[in-house]
Amino acid sequence: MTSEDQQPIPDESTVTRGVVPDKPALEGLEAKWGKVWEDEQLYAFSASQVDSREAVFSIDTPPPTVSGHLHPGHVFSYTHTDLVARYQRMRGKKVFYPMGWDDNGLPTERRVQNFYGVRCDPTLPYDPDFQPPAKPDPKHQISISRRNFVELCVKLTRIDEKTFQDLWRSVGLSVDWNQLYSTISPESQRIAQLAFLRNLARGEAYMQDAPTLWDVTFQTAVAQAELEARDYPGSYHRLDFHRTDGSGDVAIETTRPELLAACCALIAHPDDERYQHLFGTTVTTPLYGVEIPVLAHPAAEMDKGAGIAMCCTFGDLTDVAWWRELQLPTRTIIGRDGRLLAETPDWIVNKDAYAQIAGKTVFSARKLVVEALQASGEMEGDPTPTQRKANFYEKGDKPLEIIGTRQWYITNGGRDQELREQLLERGRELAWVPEHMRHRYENWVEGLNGDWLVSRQRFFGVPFPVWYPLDADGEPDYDHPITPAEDQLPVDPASQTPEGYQESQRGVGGGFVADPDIMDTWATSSLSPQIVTGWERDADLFAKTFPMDFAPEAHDIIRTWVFSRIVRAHLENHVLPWKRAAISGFVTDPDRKKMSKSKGNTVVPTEIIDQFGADAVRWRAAMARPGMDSPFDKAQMKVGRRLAMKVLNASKFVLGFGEGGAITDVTEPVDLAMLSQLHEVIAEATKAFEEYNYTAALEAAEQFFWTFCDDYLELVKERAYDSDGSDAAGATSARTALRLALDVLLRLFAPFLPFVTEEVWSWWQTGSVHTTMWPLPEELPSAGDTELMADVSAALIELRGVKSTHKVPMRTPILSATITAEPSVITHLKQAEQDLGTSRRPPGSSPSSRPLRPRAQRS
RNA sequence: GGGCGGUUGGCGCAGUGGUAGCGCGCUUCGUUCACACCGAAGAGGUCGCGGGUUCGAAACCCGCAUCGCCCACCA
Repeated sequence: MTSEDQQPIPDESTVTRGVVPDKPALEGLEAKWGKVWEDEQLYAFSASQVDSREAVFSIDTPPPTVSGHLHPGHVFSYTHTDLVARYQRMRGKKVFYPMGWDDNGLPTERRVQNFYGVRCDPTLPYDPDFQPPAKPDPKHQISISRRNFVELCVKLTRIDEKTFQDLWRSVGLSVDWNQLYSTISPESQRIAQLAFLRNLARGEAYMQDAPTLWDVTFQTAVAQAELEARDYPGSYHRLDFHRTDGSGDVAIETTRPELLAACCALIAHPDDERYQHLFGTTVTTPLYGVEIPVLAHPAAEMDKGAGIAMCCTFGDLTDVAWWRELQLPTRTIIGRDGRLLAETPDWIVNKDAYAQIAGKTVFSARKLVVEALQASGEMEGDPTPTQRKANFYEKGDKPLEIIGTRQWYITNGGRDQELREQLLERGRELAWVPEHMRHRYENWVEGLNGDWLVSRQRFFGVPFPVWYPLDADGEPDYDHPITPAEDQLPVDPASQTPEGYQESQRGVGGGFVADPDIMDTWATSSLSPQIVTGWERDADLFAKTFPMDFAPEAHDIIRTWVFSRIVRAHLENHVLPWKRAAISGFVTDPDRKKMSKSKGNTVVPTEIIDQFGADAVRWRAAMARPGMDSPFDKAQMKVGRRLAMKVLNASKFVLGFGEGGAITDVTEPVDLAMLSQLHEVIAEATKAFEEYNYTAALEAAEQFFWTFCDDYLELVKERAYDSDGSDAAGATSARTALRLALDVLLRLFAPFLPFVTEEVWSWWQTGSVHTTMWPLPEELPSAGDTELMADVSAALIELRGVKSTHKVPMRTPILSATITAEPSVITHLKQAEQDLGTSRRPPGSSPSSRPLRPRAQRS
């Protein structure tokens, strides 16, 4: 399970500098340079070494859920962030780049349950000697105490976190590992509780007993942001309600006949002529004989079902709205475990009818109710199958129920138009990469239907720092919660006693009781900007890093992470948490289907890194533009690997010609032309990076690099060798130009290929390429004629074409060649005539006399 | 149903008014002297469809089709 000791880390002494190896290789570069960077603390951030906020580039990295599996999409997305981090670092910014693990919450609990074959039963006592079974039996989970359960959560997340960190290191993320945080750490808990208490004091956090979306498997409330609408097969059932005055029946259609016992009204649209005569009258429900009113409400749709609906507490969110607005009675029949209440509710008239379904699951109750209706003749015809959408908890596999429960909420604009407007304005204020992703944010904010439900009825997470006083009867007074002082945080109200009470008063009339719930994971991870920047902990760090510069994420969490962090920062700090959000696309399988474990089409990131090297994988990631989905294709990794290899080999070749001179020694027109081209490439790549278009920056550098290798290097190598010593000035010009170009190219590639560029840098430079300055166009001459290089390249391709058509080796010398071209081209070629002439000529040449047209360079 | 994005050679993509590009794949050839985890050359496209604007449209405008994603949709 763990990946400890997977890769042998070379001894420090194996890292030699200033030596060009005979046979450069990519293998081992990740481990070698990863260790050097760690030992030298290359990416460490220190606020004390920073003068001002402007000198810093701070990044709010999404904390991955460590209970999950990392797939290539994560690798791509986190690499995109690293590209920006490395670029900003080379631009001279002090990069604040922490990493975090989201290790609290339901996903972790679920993983622990499955991994160890256990389940939490808070009523059990702690067993200090408990050992999880060696072979977990998923069918028979062992019940353990809450403390034992939390201990296992901590144990397993430690293991998972090591695996994650190893992967991020091997992919070369330049994070400052000293800043590592986790959402379950005491400090994160303190921040989460502190922010909650501040919300509470300002009235932004409140408790409410209200219908909530409820997952019956995990037995917890869930928030709107965690919903997922899925196709769910259902059937329409046409049921007859009986008019109380005995004048006949009213038929309604429902897909949830098992909720009939929870029915509290029939509702039709006020303008619906068919039902005008019924409004204000009553009917009795089939089977149960409960008398209910027929009411009018505009949310009823005339063309849906029978046009008149039964309102139950609660079948869906429309029921909730009707219940609230028409002030209907609460007739809950589904319990927290998803079963119908065992005891017959008091509003039921025909108790025997209910007894048949008492304690049953929703699924079997439905079957029984339908059978009973058919037997009583109160159902018309057979059920009609239909495909409908039902809301699921995104990590659950049963449809959500709606159950009245007491929960904590944080305002998010879902019930307050003014706050909603402010949050929409924050979205407009934020810079989005790519721009069009802001629409998703707006869609989401505009579609909110309630405040943010943050409490979860689970065990592993941040507890609410709240107790409630008990009255003489032992009933909690929820309106007067007891809170700890801020300097006491973090607190665990289940084991700590509130000020002014004795532990012996816990649960006793006149005493106190702890809030039993924990916060949703997002309620903590929404505070990641505050957690990492030292809010209410380190004023200096906070001043120099907050609000942050950059927040990368995937487009599926705009509604959760992006939004929730904007909410928290807006409420707490009255600013955006960061200036810019960058959204990465997904990595799909080759058929453009989302990768998923169940489809068996996932790729394990460590495998592709082992196979192709981290630089190759990063190259592939960089080729996916921000926000664009990208199909996974191993063949593409080979291209990145080839580039990394080429960097090694071409660098070795260039350095093999020996030292050049000063920049003023570059005198040959071809050399000046090449450098001027590179001058333009720097400008282009820099402009692209400034726009966060790392793909365009890479393409510019890469296109130049291949032409540089194929054409320029081939062209000048004879002159650079100067094997007969006849042209010292020309050789110096070439060697100087070659080294200048290599110096710039390594820096242009450094954000993308951190390992191979660092390796080559170490052959002939001091320090790390990653802490040198990003190249500036002014470093290179711009006076050269950039068209000259293009024309010479075209001539070279033409000459190679002759050899290729004559099927002779490329090394075959050309004895003579006549080139026909436009005068301007000829002028250019004459300036490179000597270099072209040293290209070898084919025997008995029949040289090309085709008109030469400059052609597009290869990229 | 609302929103957003895509549609360019077999595949993946670039190209925001002026003679269709790149990579992979494919074909052919080459390779002891930087690179076989290689090099060179080549074949391959009426730019989804229909209108419009323009001297000129892959690009701009309108409509349609289609794929994908986000949101809404539980009677």
